[in-house]
Amino acid sequence: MIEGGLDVFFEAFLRKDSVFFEKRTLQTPYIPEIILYREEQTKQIANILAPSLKGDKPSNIFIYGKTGTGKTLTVKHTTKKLMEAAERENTPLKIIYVNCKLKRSADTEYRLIAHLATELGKSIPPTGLPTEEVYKAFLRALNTQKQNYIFVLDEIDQLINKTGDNVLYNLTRINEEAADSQISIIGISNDIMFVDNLDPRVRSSLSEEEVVFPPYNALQIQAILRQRAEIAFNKDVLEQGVIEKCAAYAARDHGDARRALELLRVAGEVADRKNSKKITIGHIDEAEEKIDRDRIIDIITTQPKQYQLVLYSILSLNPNRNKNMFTGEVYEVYKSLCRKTNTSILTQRRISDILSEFDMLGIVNAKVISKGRYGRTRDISLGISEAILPKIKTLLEENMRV
DNA sequence: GTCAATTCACATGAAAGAGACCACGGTCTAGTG
DNA sequence: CTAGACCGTGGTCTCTTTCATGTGAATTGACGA
Repeated sequence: MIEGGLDVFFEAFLRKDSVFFEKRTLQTPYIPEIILYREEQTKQIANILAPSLKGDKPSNIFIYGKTGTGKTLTVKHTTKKLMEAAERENTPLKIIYVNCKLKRSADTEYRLIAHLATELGKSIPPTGLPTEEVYKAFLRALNTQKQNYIFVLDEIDQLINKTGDNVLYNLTRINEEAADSQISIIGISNDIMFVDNLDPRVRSSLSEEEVVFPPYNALQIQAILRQRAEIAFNKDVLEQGVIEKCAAYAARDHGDARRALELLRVAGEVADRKNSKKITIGHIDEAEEKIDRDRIIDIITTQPKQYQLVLYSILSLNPNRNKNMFTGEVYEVYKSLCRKTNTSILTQRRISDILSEFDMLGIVNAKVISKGRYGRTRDISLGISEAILPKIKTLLEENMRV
């Protein structure tokens, strides 16, 4: 495109009407002033945390609920208010929020402690130190001043599944070693069964209090969407039934409000791109497809080469569908593919793991079945909609050539 | 026909290795006064 | 004399391999009716 053309384009873009008024209210980091249908939970959490304002140690809290039920939102909201109150009263209090799922941030014991220590002003190198050392540095940081600490560990189940419950044990025990400071932990998890697998000592101290977030129902999601849409969009851009449809989609998926909001936002973007002044029900369908496609394409292109080879093997086995494939077949195709592309061949053990990861990502459906005399294997079928298969296939082919 | 044993083709777990990345402390080197 | 370059050691972390053990039902074969 020539320079002048670009200028015109940007100019036009700026002047173009948008359905959005304030888009960020539909995005994840946004915290509304009023959180609908979570009064009960907010009150509970506030009650439990309140003692920290008097310098006492609040109980540890364990919070669970499915994704998109407002756990993180509510906790962030309440802790923020708590922090404000503490500042007014001049109470020494520090609240640190950590998302344990973020790769390279806090998904191992070392990194979690390092992250916490960094938040306390002690910078720790990303690797290289014995974990013991990191704990010491962390303790020193804790003890520099007399203070109450509240650590919010989001998606804590991810961390524990990976590294075991040592971390939590150490953290809960640190209270005894930290002379002047007291720490409380708020653990947030999607997985309700998670606590059951914990070491009993850890369990009893971590879940001194428990707060449960039930899924929203369709009506509640509608109300939430309305609340946000009010600010997010210009007046009268929503066609009749749009909100209802968004809510219905999300409710079908165990009441995930985040999904619903994303759907609405993307629908708005689609409408914008089409220069439509209104968001129609059709846009929602398109948005849903787009989200799906983007998600899968994103996953696929960021996977390492070996994963892509495995996926390609599955794809090339797919044409004779209406019959599912098994691990052994996939592995055979994969092996020949490796030879063709001059890639080192991984063991079947590894492929087995990769397949189960694909299953978790929703790219394939893999179920372990027993074929009796003919052994036990995974029953694999594609979990991607037919429409985008060709695109993915060419994408993979391009990537493999490199 | 019934029932337990067998058997297949992997699944699943645990442990350990390879290799990348990094910090730290000690040693060496070259530049400075 | 000192700052910086350059090791060697020891640590984490991810991806893999190796070895070991587990598993569920179709099949088999013995057994009794």
